[in-house]
Amino acid sequence: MTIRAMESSRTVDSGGGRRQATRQKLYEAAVTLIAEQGFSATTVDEIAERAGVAKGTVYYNFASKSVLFEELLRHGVGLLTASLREAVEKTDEEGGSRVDALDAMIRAGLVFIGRYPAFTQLYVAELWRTNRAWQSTLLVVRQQAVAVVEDVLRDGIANGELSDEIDTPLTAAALVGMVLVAALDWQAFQPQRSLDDIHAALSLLLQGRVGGGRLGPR
Amino acid sequence: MTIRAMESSRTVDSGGGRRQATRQKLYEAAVTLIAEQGFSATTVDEIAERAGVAKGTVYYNFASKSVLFEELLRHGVGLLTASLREAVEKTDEEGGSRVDALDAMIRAGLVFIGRYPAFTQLYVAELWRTNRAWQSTLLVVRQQAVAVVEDVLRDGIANGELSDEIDTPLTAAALVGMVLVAALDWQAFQPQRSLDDIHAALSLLLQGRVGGGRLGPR
DNA sequence: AGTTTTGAACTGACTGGTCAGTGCAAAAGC
DNA sequence: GCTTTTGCACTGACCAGTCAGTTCAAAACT
Repeated sequence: MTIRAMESSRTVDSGGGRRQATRQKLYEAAVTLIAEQGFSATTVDEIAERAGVAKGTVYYNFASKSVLFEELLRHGVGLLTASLREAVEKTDEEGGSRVDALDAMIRAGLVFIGRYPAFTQLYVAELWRTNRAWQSTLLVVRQQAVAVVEDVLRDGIANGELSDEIDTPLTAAALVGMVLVAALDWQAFQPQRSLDDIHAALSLLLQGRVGGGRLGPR
Repeated sequence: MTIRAMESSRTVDSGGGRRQATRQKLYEAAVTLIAEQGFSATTVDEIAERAGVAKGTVYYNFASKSVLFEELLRHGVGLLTASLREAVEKTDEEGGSRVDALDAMIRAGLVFIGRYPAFTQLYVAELWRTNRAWQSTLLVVRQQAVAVVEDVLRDGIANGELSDEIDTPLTAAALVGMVLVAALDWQAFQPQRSLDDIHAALSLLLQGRVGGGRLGPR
């Protein structure tokens, strides 16, 4: 008969169920609005209204608007890196190559963006801004995500599977960018296409089979 | 070196050096501030001050804050596409391959981003936002830039130089994303590295020579 | 058992400040 | 003699953050 019993729906409610549920609602409301309008253009009143909660509740749960945003960033990137790492692990279990691992990460990235398009939008929009309050949070959070890709690249170079001419950090950034931009374009301009379709196109690019199925010059 | 060349719209040059100069100053002030803080967080007073101009002048030259921003977008993307097209033309004159043309565009893109980092930042931050006043402007402006890349890809497929398995629009978007994100990362996190360095790393990726100099699986 | 107390969670009206945009007369170019 | 710029006062809307008060389930008490 207790109300708490029914509130433990989906979130891994560690500790108090009610508070956690409220925060979750606020995250979901904030991520959509900020993705659409940007941080500054989104008002706390809007967030509260969308979450079906009073404005005071926002400030009861988060110290300020920007703290809410920072925690939202950490939350989201946590989900992303977990998903990327899982993809790599699964490849490892199946004894796949490092290129297979990269390919699996591309797919995981696409799945993530398909599930949380608003978060991705917001992340890209804020990542390269300078002089903002949450600058340091972004730096940490970016490093977390890119590091997973860098690790796979390094492993691949170590075992000779990938060329040692590769510039690891730069290539990792470029790969992330490739997936990010292709996926956002997919969502924004060709949403009817299937994930497999997008994945295949990016796979082709990754494996360098764009140049007519032959090696490039030099 | 004249500004007139790209201002192809209604406000034709017609001798007016003064007005154009003021607008240019406003563009430059606005692009930096908006890149750093975002559109909403940037005030018209700030823009005027940074441009060394009275607030009234802003409204004498532009109908509103968002109109200033829209024209800024058009202005900047005009410069970018001109630069990309020039790179392709130069390759054509030298009888280069389509892969060479793509490579030249990568370099042109990097040069552009190196010269106008703030504009690039701002462009990326706004491109995938939905429900904003300048949505339609962005769409047009995006298409202009991506179209140049798509044209080269299509030519390459037509003459057999590139695989016809390629998904032209998607690959174009992915390539643009690759350059965009790699370049922004370069600017933000490793600004000391040389353009040639970055270019080489992206070239490698474009030509598919990442996988140890051999073809990928499948 | 029933009654009272506690405190975490939540509410929403209110405040102090900010900012886009206006109006206009005088000055400065061209 | 036009166009353009300046300087500055003004307005009205909007918004982040506050705070005194409410709710209610569980704990404490009788």
